[in-house]
Amino acid sequence: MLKGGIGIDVSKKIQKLADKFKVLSNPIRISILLCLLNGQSNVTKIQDCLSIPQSTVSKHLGILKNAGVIEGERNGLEVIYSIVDDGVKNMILSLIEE
Amino acid sequence: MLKGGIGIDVSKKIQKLADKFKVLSNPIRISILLCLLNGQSNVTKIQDCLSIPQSTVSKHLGILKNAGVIEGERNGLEVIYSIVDDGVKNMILSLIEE
DNA sequence: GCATAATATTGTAATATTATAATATAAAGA
DNA sequence: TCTTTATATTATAATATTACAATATTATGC
Repeated sequence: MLKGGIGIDVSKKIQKLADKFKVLSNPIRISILLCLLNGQSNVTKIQDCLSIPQSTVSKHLGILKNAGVIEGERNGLEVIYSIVDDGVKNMILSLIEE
Repeated sequence: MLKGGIGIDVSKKIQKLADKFKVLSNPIRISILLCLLNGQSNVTKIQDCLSIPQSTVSKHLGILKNAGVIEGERNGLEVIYSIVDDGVKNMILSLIEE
């Protein structure tokens, strides 16, 4: 794939870009980011916001975290998540307004 | 999904946003868009640019077209494609620079 | 009509993503 | 240590996406 005209480092960059879009290509993950737009939140609050099973929320939080979009900090029993990728934050913000 | 705190029209909007990201979440499709950033191009040129089978290129062109990102105009034997979604165009442009 | 070139569609096997129940872990207090 | 609460991981079945060969379509010139 992309063997020809496009060099190896360019195609790596393209793959990274595609991966970033893939992380955002799921409505639950977008909803989670919308929950976090106004600030940080723990998992239970995010769950209440979305009304879906806990394991599903946790799975998607993991995907977002793994992609470097959000970060979680444990505070006793709860883990508080917040958006750390400003590029993604701004993209979601500007697109949701349209 | 999203039964609770988030209303029906909001969740439709979120789904649309996710769909838009999904279209962009593939390296071949991003490469095609990069080929088209500088202007319009026919399918053969895009193929040469990417060195992948014709049917694969055509498939992805169809997905991009179906999503309203590009449009194709037939000119005799060839079909000339160009980006018509300026939002996507600008997004790709700004992200590829990073 | 026939041949050829450019593009699109179809069929299919391989792979990836998804949702969620069940289970595991981590932290705190009694 | 036992219980409870909050969160994460695992297992799995359903569904979606992917690449691409084979085939079909569309347009042009003879």
